[in-house]
Amino acid sequence: MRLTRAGEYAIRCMVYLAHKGKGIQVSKQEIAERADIPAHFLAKIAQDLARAGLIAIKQGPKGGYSMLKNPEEISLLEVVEVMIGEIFLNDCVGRPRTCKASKQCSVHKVWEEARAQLRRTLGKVNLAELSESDSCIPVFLVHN
Amino acid sequence: MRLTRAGEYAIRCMVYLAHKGKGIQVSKQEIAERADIPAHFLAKIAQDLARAGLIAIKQGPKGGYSMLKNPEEISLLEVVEVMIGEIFLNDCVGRPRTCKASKQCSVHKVWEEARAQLRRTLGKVNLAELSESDSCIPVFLVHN
DNA sequence: ATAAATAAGATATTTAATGTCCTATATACA
DNA sequence: TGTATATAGGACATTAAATATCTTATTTAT
Repeated sequence: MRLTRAGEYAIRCMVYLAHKGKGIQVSKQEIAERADIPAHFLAKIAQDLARAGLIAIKQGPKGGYSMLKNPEEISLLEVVEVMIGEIFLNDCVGRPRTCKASKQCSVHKVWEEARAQLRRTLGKVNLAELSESDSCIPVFLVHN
Repeated sequence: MRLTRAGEYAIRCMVYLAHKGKGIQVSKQEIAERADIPAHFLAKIAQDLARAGLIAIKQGPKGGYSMLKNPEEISLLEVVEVMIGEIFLNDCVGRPRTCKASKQCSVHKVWEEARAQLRRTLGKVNLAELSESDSCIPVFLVHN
């Protein structure tokens, strides 16, 4: 597992949208500026988030992005895994074929456990909680 | 955090040595073959392990590697962190400078917690346990 | 002294992430 | 219905890191 920059950006984008609320549309530009994400890169990330059913994208003038679910219904894990795929801590667990002995391997078991634990921790947190308290996004409690 | 191939190899190498026992010297070639590690790559990895005080390296004919501590005294976490540095799950936590709001950020807190949990899990397991039961290394319970 | 075994550093090779650019498409509004 | 605006989607460039290999140097047993 490695949270890529794309992953961090996706979280920021979703936290920003969550703060606005379900169904509230926000322009790409606004998100890019306020959440400090390169605009072109955000476009990519948004496409992934849309494909995963987390946000809706509207084209044209007054276009933008909006959350499709309630922030409570989206976990941090969900956002992360949309961007980087299912979380694994090592190849051995992620691609069992590369490891001959994974079935009985004691090392393997530890990584499996660690992985499950990590996914549980990230799965317990939802976007509502994250957007209520302070977050990475610099003061976005501004009227507009 | 991403367990690199070098990390996986280091674990295999250490588990192999642990199985032999503290102070028992094994040639690089033997380890490379039995633990399925590219020999040249193993040399690099061994240098890191030696620098960290985990193994001793002996040059010359009848040279090789040996464990400097009892297997019980070395945790999986220790081996991993020698190879990939202190474990972090994301940039934000690893390099706080890149994130302005890390102090009060709610997302940051989750990653911190997840990180601590992961390190605890890996820290609880030692090489003795790992080498006693079956592991990644294909049947090395062979006399020589 | 010689041969064997590893050290250390330089240098490919590969892979992935990151970021940018260009053309296409959708849509609000005049 | 046409035009301007905003995003889509794919191609491409750049950077960075991991992985692996090769060459020369050093150590040491005999």
